[in-house]
Amino acid sequence: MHSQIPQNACPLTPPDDPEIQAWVRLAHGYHQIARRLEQALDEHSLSLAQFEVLARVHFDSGMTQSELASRLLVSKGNICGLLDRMTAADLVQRQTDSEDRRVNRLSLTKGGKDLLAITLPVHLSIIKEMMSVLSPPELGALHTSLEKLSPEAAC
Amino acid sequence: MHSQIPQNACPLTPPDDPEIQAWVRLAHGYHQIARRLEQALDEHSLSLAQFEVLARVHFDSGMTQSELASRLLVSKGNICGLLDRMTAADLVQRQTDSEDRRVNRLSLTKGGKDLLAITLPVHLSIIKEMMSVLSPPELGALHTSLEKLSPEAAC
DNA sequence: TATTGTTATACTCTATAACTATA
DNA sequence: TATAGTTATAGAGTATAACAATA
Repeated sequence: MHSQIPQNACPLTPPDDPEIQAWVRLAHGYHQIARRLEQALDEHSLSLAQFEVLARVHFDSGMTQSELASRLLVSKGNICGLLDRMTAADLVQRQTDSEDRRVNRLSLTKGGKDLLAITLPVHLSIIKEMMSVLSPPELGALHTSLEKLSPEAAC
Repeated sequence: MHSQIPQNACPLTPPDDPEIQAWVRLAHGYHQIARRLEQALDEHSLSLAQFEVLARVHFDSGMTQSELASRLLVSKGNICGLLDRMTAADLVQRQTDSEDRRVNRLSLTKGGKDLLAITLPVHLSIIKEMMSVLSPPELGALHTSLEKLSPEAAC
């Protein structure tokens, strides 16, 4: 036998499947961009999660807390806490639905809209900058692949 | 469905740039897979961050805390806390470097190796399952694009 | 009974800054 | 002085489960 590599020293080898490699890159790319976005938002005492609520509620005004939770892939208790902090900061409003009094309809306050107007352009420019290493066709292919990965995500 | 509110009442329109769309998908895809992985790891009282430490230290045994921090894109204080919890759980060891006594060399304990051996296969199969909606060429393209996005990420 | 949202609890993650030990 | 790691602090995010109000 001429096994040159001591196998039993390390039973687990780094996975080289393309799916796993893609996941590792996906996670790394996500964190890299997310950290950068968080840094920029920090100036306004806004977390990335809160920014996402801000943008989502703005672009989908009148949505319910449950809808928001499923859109952001978090629990309803989590959304409730997020909204507590954001209403305290006068960024978001809850309004009881007149037809179903269990439901809260969400919308931004003036302060929330103003803050979004300030932060969104910076946010977008950071994303564009970090994505600019990709050519338009690559960007298109990336989008198509990720679309398959989570079809229900809308912008 | 519900929101019959005219969008154009708002000055800010949803961004349709391909870079932004790609980011939205990227974030959603990441969270979707991450939640699923966390769920599976929860059974072993392991967080995703801790699992990543486990795998990274295993595949790169002897690495320092600084190296680990930069690899996982977190602060050194954060790594320190993570390792505190993981050494308390007897998963990881710190060993002072004999040549530079400021440095800690990291390695897995028997318990850490065993836990990785149990959790890694499940982890990988979840990733494969969720990535299986992509064809091999798509997977290749995704990997290539993400590689450009964060060139320094290794396996 | 089922659903929406709230509350209570208990973690982990994360960053920053000041600190210690070593180089 | 500079670097590796630690500690202290602080806050946010997250989930779960039990609960209230409404349907």
